[in-house]
Formats: sequence, structure tokens, C-alpha cells
Amino acid sequence: MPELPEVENARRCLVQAGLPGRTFTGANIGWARTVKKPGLEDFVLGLTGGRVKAAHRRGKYILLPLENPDWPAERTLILHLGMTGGLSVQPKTQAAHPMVRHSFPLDDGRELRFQDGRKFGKLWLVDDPQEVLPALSPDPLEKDFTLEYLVDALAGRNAPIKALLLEQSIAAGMGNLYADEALYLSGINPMRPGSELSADEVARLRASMVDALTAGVALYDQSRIDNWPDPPRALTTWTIPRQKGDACLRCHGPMEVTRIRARSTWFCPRCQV
DNA sequence: AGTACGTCCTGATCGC
DNA sequence: TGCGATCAGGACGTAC
Repeated sequence: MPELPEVENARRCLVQAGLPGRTFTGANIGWARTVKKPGLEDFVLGLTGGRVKAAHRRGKYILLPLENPDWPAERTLILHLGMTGGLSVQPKTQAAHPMVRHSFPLDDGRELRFQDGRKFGKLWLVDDPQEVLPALSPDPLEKDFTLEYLVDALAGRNAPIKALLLEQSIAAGMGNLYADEALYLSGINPMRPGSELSADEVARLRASMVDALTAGVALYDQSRIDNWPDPPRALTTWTIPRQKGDACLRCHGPMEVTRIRARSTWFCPRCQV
């Protein structure tokens, strides 16, 4: 699933492919419901002629600010990859992966391709990203994701810590796999109510979150996957065993799986207390 | 307000 | 062997 490291890799691939500097000459939307704002027609017309200024990431969102001298103001194309989304920049003449749902032709003979098998991806075109971006936490890889911040965010929250880690307002960029990984690394049981974690445990958890995400980004850096995920693939950047019958790497006892908020949650009942 | 659950989607996998 | 059922989960809407 695209979580923070995967989205960051996708963003870097866009930069590496030279998307910034190119201009959209149109948009082919193959599944209208993916466009969340504005309406489909205004979306297509609104980004046509926009020159990509940069490629940013906020949590799991990719932001492409667009400029055009005839526009009164800059606009921003916002993309969310959902669970099966991936981006690539390829020549229009190159055969597209069958799961490519949308394409955005560029002024250099190539096009930005958005593949999205399960159609959980989302697209917006807005004047101000704050219009649509939910309340996201500080980026876990930036300095403002402090221990004080996380302690405060968990205060008074009685939901299982695993469920809280999936809230983008608490930890933007964490998904199911990295949440399990961070809890595994820090030895914290995923079912513990968030408010019951000690200050020391929150500190360990925060460090593990940063470690896991940093390791993920670094692994992609070492072996950058061009046009990820076309074909779909992802690096295994986590260490937690999450296969049926797997043993814990520390105590060698059996890993257990449960469901929290309808999400598979793997943990070691002995090492995670 | 906080918490829980249904919904959207389809490819992959499972079980009979 | 084949086919229907189940699983996978990011984020939002709704309900309690």
C-alpha cells in the first residue's frame, strides 16, 4: 500500500522524470468519481495549460502547484494514491499498464499516468490546498513532529493505539503496515488505549515511527523504483513478520493477528505489552 | 467529542 | 477444474 515512504518515492520519481517544468495539455479521466473537486469539466479545463512548478508531499498527498500567466492565481493539483495508486511519466506512444485509469498529456510528448486498480485514488484541483487537505499532523519526518506534540495528540484518547496511529491528524503518512511496524519495534501492544501509554512509551513509539518511515524512504533511495508501481511492486521495508505461522524475531514465539478497525493487525503477544 | 462501522472498488486468493 | 466467497485497506460519511 502506498504509505509515506511509497508516496515520497513516487514524488521523487516525478521530479526525477522531469515533471516540474512541463505543462499539462489536457486530462483524460477514466473514472469520474476519482475527481473530487471541482466538477469533472472544470477540473479538466482548469488544469489544462498549467505548468508544473514543483512536486511536494504532505502526508500521503502529492501536491503539484501549477502556474499559467493567464491565470489570476496559482492552482494546485492534489493527488492521493489510495491503496493501489501509482504514478509514472511515460511517452504517449508507450503502451500503458492496464490499470492506468487517468492520463495527463504533457507538452513534451509524454504524459503523467495514474494507475489505480481499485479506484480508491482521489484528485482535486484547487486554488488553495487548505480547501481540501484534512487536518494533518506535522510530517513525521520533519522536526516539528515532536514528542510533546505526540503526547498531546494522544491525551484523552481511549481508542486502541493502533487505531490512533492510522488517523492522519495524529500521524500523517502512517498506514496499516508502518503502524504495525512501529508498534512492533517499540514493544507496545496495539490494543492499548492511547491515553494509557506512559511518557516513556510514547517516546519509544515516536522514535520507532520515525525509524520505520526513515528506513522505508532510505531503502527506496538505495534502489529507486522507476515508474513505481508500474508494474505494481513495493519494497519490503518493514521487519515485522506478518505471514500466517510466522515467528517473532525476538522471542521466536508465534505472531498473532487480530482486527482493529477492520484492519489486520499483527503483533507479538509476548514482546508487545 | 470520541469512537465504531459501513462504504467504495477489484485483483488475488481461498475453499468446496 | 471451476466458481463463488472472502480478503486486502485509506479515508470519508454516518451513527451512537
